Amino acid sequence: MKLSKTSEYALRILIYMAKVPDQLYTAKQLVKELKVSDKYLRRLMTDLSKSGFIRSIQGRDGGYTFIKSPEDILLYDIIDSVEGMEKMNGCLLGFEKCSCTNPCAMHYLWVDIRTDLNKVFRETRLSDMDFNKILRY
Amino acid sequence: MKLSKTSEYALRILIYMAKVPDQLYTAKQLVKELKVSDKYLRRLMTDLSKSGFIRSIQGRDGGYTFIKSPEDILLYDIIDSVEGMEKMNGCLLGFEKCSCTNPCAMHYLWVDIRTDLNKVFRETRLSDMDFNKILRY
DNA sequence: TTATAATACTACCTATGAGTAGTATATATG
DNA sequence: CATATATACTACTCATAGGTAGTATTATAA
Repeated sequence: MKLSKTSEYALRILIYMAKVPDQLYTAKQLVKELKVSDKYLRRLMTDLSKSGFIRSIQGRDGGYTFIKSPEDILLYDIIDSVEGMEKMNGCLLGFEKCSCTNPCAMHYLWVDIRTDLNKVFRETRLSDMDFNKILRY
Repeated sequence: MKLSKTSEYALRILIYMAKVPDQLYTAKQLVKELKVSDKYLRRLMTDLSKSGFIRSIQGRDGGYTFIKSPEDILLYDIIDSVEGMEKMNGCLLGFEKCSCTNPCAMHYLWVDIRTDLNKVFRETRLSDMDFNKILRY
């Protein structure tokens, strides 16, 4: 009942970058600041590029920068692209056929929480972060 | 961002048993009703016995029955014994040192949700379930 | 055009959650 | 006491998330 490490990393990285969005960030710098293992971060950055949040610039003086404005990126989008948001929206007890018309014993309790959870992620933009708070490990 | 399958199974099983709490349930019967794989369910039942929710009766005419009243079992206790509840209560971004005095950029948003989440699990007893709802796969 | 400094890719390794197989142990009942 | 029918235990297998190593590719700038 927590985000995958990869989602944590993705959020850390993009929130960190969103503080000064127009800058170009090298993998080296992000690794140093955010303490994510080098190779794993690089692979994740490639994924985030393919997902359209950032773009990578190869070659000397390369790095990563936003291709989409942080104002247009929801936390939901990030988590969804990394680990899939459907996981979160299934039945708490794992019943395939659970729904409002055929609810499990936990259904309504769980739907309430789940709705709030989704709401937070769907309504929070990368630009809404409180950048005065800690952004590094 | 979901419960482990093992937690799902534990909840399914105990909620199912709580509908008629004084009965003795065999692994065979639970496997059939709840569609959890035989050997895995048996191992889980042993764990739940060791955790003090149920007790096992070996030998012919054996099975499992509650040793603790469903009224005294919180969903929190079950999940905690199976996968550990601390996991849920860490920083969303995975920062070790994140706290209210040294919050990350997501801290307060996350604390609110997390509190509600904990509340549901801490305040719901096994006896509070709506047993008219679906309890089997 | 060559050296340098960046990202991309392929193929592994490792730990863990989930599931399975086989055997040992317990006990009620004929 | 023997047998049938339960659970308990040990040790595997399998899939996947996370992490690592080495090499290839790209592009700037001297």
